[in-house]
Amino acid sequence: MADDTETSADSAPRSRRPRRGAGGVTLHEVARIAKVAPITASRALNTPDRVAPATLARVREAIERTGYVPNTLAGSLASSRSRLVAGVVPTVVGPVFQELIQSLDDSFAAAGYQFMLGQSGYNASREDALIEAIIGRRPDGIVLTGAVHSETGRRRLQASRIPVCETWDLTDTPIDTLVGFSHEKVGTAVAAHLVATGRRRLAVLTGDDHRALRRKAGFVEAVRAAGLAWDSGDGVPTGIVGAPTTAGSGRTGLIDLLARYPDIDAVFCSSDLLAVGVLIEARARGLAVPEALGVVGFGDLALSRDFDPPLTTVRIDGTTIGRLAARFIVDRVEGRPVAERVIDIGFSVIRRASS
Amino acid sequence: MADDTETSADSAPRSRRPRRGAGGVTLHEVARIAKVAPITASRALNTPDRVAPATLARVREAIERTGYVPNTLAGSLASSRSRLVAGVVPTVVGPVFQELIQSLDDSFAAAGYQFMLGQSGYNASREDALIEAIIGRRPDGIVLTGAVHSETGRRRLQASRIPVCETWDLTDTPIDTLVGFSHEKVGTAVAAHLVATGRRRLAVLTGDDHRALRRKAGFVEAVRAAGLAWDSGDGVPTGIVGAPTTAGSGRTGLIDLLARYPDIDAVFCSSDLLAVGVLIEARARGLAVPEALGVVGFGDLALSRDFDPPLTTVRIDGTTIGRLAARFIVDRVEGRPVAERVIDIGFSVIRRASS
DNA sequence: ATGAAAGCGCTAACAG
DNA sequence: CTGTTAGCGCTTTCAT
Repeated sequence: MADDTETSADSAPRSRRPRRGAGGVTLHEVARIAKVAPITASRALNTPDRVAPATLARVREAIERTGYVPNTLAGSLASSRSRLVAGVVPTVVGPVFQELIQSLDDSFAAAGYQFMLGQSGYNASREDALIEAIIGRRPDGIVLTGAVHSETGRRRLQASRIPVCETWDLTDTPIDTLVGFSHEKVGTAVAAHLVATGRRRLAVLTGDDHRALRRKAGFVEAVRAAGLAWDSGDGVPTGIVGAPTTAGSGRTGLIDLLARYPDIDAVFCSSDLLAVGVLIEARARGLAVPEALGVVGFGDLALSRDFDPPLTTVRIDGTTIGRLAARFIVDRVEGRPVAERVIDIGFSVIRRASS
Repeated sequence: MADDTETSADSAPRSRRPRRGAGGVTLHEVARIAKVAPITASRALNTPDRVAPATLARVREAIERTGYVPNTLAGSLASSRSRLVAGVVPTVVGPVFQELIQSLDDSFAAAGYQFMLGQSGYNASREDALIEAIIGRRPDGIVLTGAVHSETGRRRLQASRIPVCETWDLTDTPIDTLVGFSHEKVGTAVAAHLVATGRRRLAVLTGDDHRALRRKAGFVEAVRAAGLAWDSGDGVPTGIVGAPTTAGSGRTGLIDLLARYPDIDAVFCSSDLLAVGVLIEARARGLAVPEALGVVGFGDLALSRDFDPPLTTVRIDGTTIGRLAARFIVDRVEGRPVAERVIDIGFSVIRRASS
C-alpha cells in the first residue's frame, strides 16, 4: 500500500532526461493503483457504462484516494474536443450585456459546456489579440457580442473553422451564424412612437459607440421622413457623450441640450442610464416629465421600471439571444445541420410614464 | 511550390492508422515550408531574438502564407505554462464586482496574461464544478471573488498547487493569498457614522447573501454597543430581500419597514441599488431625505453620486484589489517570493447628502 | 470488457 | 544559432 502512493519509484530510467510536467497526479497513476490500463481508467471517467462495475469501483476509489483531477488540456489535445465555449464582450461593465451573458452561461451549462468570458475593451488591437488567444486554445465554439471590426480578426475566425455566433447586431456578412437585431430600426421605432404621441421637437442624447450611433441614424432618418427636422444640422439636435454612458453624463447632457435648444419636447437616449440621468436632472430643475419633456431610453434596466416616473425604453431579449446562440454553437459542434444561419430577434418598445 | 501546400503528400505511411486532429495548419507544416526544424519555428515564435534574422523572416513568411495560429493547448501541455488566469465571480450581473473585474483584466493583460471569467452563480455545486473545470485546464493562476464555500472546492484548489488569490472578503484560513476587507467592520463604521450624525432609530435593509448579512451583523453589534437597540428582535429593525437587490426591492423594502416601524430615522442598505430604491420611494411619499430619513448604501455606484440627493455610501477600491491580486498571482507564477499573503484593503465611508 | 500502440501539437533538454 | 530526441497527459484506432 505504501508504494502505491509513491510516484513511479520502480522503473524510472533517470539516466538522462529529468522528468518534467507539473508533477500532479496523472491518469497513469490512477490506472496503476487501480491495476488497470490507462485507457480503462479513461473510460471509467468518460464512458462509465462501458466498464465493468467492479473495475469502475476500483478506478473510482483510486481517483478518490489520489485526489486526481483530469488534465483537460491533454484530453482536448488528444480528442480535439474541449467542451469549452469562449465569449467575447466589449466589457462586462455596465448593464448592457448582462442578461445575454447570464443566458449564455445557463444555456451552455445545460448543454454540458463550460462558458468563459473575455473582454475586448472597445479596442480593435486588443480585440484581435483576444481572438487570437481564444482560437489558440481551440474552444468548441466562440460567441461574439457585437460584430468584429477588424478584417484580421474576421479572417482568423473564419480560417479557424471553429463554430462562431455573432450577436447583438445584424450584418450583411456574418462570419458563421448570427443572432441580432437592427439598431437602425430601433431608432426608427422610437421616433415613430414619439411622433405618434404628439412630440414635435425631438432630440437625441447618445453615447459615441458604433451601435448607438446607428440607432441615432435610424431615429434621425425617421424624423426627417416625418417632416419634423428642425435643426440646422442633420435635422435633430444631438448631444454626444463618451462611453461609458452614466446618469451623470445624462444630467450634463440634458443641461447642455437645453442650453442650445430650449424648445425640446422629447429626448431619445442611447441607454437607460443616460435616460435616468435626464429624469433626475429634469426633476431637479422642475421640468415636468412627461408633460413638458418625453424621455425614452434603451436597454430596459430593472431600475427603469422602478423609477419615478417609470421610463419608456426599448427592450432587447438577451435571454433569447443567448439561448439561440448556444443552440447554434451546440448544433454545429455536435454535427447537426443548422437550417438558417441568421436570426433577427427584433426588439420591443416598452411604453411607460416618461413619454 | 505546389507540393508545399499539400498536406504531407510525401511519406505518409497511410497503411494502418488514419490521420486525426482538427486538420489545421501545424507548426510542423510551417517549419517544413520554411525549411527549418520545428523547434526553430517554435523559437521564432517564442524567443525571436535567439533566431537568425534570415531564418526568422522565412518562418514569418511561412506563418503568413499558411495563416498559422499556434495551438496553445499543445504548448501549455508541453511547457506547463498557459499564460491564462481564470477568475470566478458569483455573477457578472449587477455592478458589484465590475470595477474589480476591469482591474483584473487590465492588470493581467499588462503582465502578458490572458484573463477569463467564469460564473459560479451563488450555487455551491455549480461552484465546485466550475472550480474543477478550471483546475482541469491548468491555468497559471486562479482569482476567486468571495471565499469558496465548499470544503471540496478548497481542498481541490489547495491540492492543485495553482497560485490562488481570494478577494473581496477576509477569512482566517486563506487557500493561498488573499486581498479583501472586513464586512463586519463596514457595518460597524456605518453605524458609527449614523450615530455620530444624530440618528437614533436605526434600521437595516439587506440582501440575503452571506457577506451582506455579515455587514448587517457588524452594524447591529455597533448599535447595541451604543445602547441604541430599540427593536424587540436583535435590536435593529431589519428588512430582508432576496438577491439580486434592485431599486424595486428597495422601494418595497422601505414600504414594509415603515409599516412595521414608522419611527425609523435612518436605513443602512446592503447595496446602492437598494438605497436608490429607498430614495425613490421616500421622495414618492414625501418623506424628506436627509431631514426625516438618513440613507446609506454600499458599493458606490456612479449613479449614487449623480442622484438627487447624492447617496452616502461605502466605497470599496476594486481597482486596487485587482491590481494586488494580479501581483500576487504573477509573483507566484514567476517564482518571486510573496512577502505577506493576506492584505486588508479596507474601505471608506463616502458622506454625501443622503445622511 | 479490456488493452497495446500510436499519436494530438508543441517545447524542454541536451547536443553540436 | 540550429537540430535531435523524448516526452507533456490524454484518447484514438485496432485488436483481443
